[in-house]
Amino acid sequence: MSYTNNNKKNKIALIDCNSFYVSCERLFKPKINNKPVVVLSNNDGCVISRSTEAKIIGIKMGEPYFKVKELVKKNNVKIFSSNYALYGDISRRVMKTLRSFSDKIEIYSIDEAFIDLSHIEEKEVESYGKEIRERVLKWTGIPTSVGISNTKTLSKVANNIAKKKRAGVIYIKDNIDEYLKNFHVSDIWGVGKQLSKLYIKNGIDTAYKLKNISNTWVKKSTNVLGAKTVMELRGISCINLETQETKRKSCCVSRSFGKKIESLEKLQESITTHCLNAAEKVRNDNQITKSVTVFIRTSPFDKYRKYYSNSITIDLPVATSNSIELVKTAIDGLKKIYRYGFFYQKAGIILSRLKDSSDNDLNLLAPIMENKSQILMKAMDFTNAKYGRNAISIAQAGVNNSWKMRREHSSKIDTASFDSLPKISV
DNA sequence: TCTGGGGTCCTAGGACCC
DNA sequence: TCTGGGGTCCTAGGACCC
Repeated sequence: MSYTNNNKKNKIALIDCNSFYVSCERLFKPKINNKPVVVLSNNDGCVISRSTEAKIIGIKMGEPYFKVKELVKKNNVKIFSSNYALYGDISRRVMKTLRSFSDKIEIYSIDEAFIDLSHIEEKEVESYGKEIRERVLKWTGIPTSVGISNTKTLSKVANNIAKKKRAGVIYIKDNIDEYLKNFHVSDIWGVGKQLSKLYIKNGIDTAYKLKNISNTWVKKSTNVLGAKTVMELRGISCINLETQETKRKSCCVSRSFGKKIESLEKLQESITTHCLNAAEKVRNDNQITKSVTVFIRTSPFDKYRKYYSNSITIDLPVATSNSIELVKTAIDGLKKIYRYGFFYQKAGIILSRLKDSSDNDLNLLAPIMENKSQILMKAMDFTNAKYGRNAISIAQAGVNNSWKMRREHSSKIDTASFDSLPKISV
């Protein structure tokens, strides 16, 4: 079998925001523009975004905060707790700007999007990439890097190189192999820890070597995704641009606790809170769920205490998005998996097998029941949207929750609230 | 003392059926 | 006492992503 490369003309750009969360915080504090800055995960647990200066100091991605505290102090690194409401808002503005270039866009994550540039003249491609960067910076204040090539995987490679070289835009076309020879196999999109191990064990340590591996070997040693990656490195497009926005298939809300908890009562409070939030998200998308999973666990890092982790999934007789029903189901589940005598570190809920509320099962009772509860849920969502999340809750969620997460470095910026917008003096 | 959260897809293997 | 073969569907868990 021979492959004909009919994608030669495909051009895909990957636009990726530089140190996105850090860049968002900088929008409101220009003073920290050339200073080392990091943003921490929920609970101030790990480092999840670093400015270039922070990277140079040696702060690694994903590292627990307490391990880098010394480094932070010594180098006067500015620390922020994460503020997802803010990042989500800025992200929407970035994506809107990108849409002004093309409708053929796939929003891949909060800070990344693929755009189809196949219609752009060969000689114009690079300057077009520069224009994208400039417009996003001008309209939103967020710096980006742009990688362009024939396939999504190759544009990921190009983007990675653009970031490393701080080149702004990298367009990989004829000189692909030269780039791939210097590209480590573990940096390829779709090659994680396990695949890296396998490839390196077999002497494949660069993207160039992976590109030239035999089809039979990849198919035998990995799975279809592994094979697709190899094809994409060869410039043959296998992973399509998903321009259609699809609704989520599952919805998970979970948190680590600010401090470990032991009692069923406190676990019930947290599960109730998470369940209410998940149900609200699902209703927001006009979806209903058929399945509720509850999970709890102790800390996997605690060397001195026994580890316990468990989950339970309960199928509902009729799909629903009714908070009260879902909370009841979740609490029933929690009681089944709770064990006394453990110090719990995290709890969460997953609503799965989601579907559109319009295509509910043919259940004769459901329409009437749903109608009543829909009115109640709508009133609840409306009030919470107006007066803040959890303005209306249910008693089980508790008040003054001692298990709430830590956020000691919050910038407290909310772009929806006018007062916190930056003041400009002319 | 302190180690995030939210997704998707794939596969092996069990259950079940004829 | 002997005890096939092939198909589908479902699920838990793993791997990967940001």
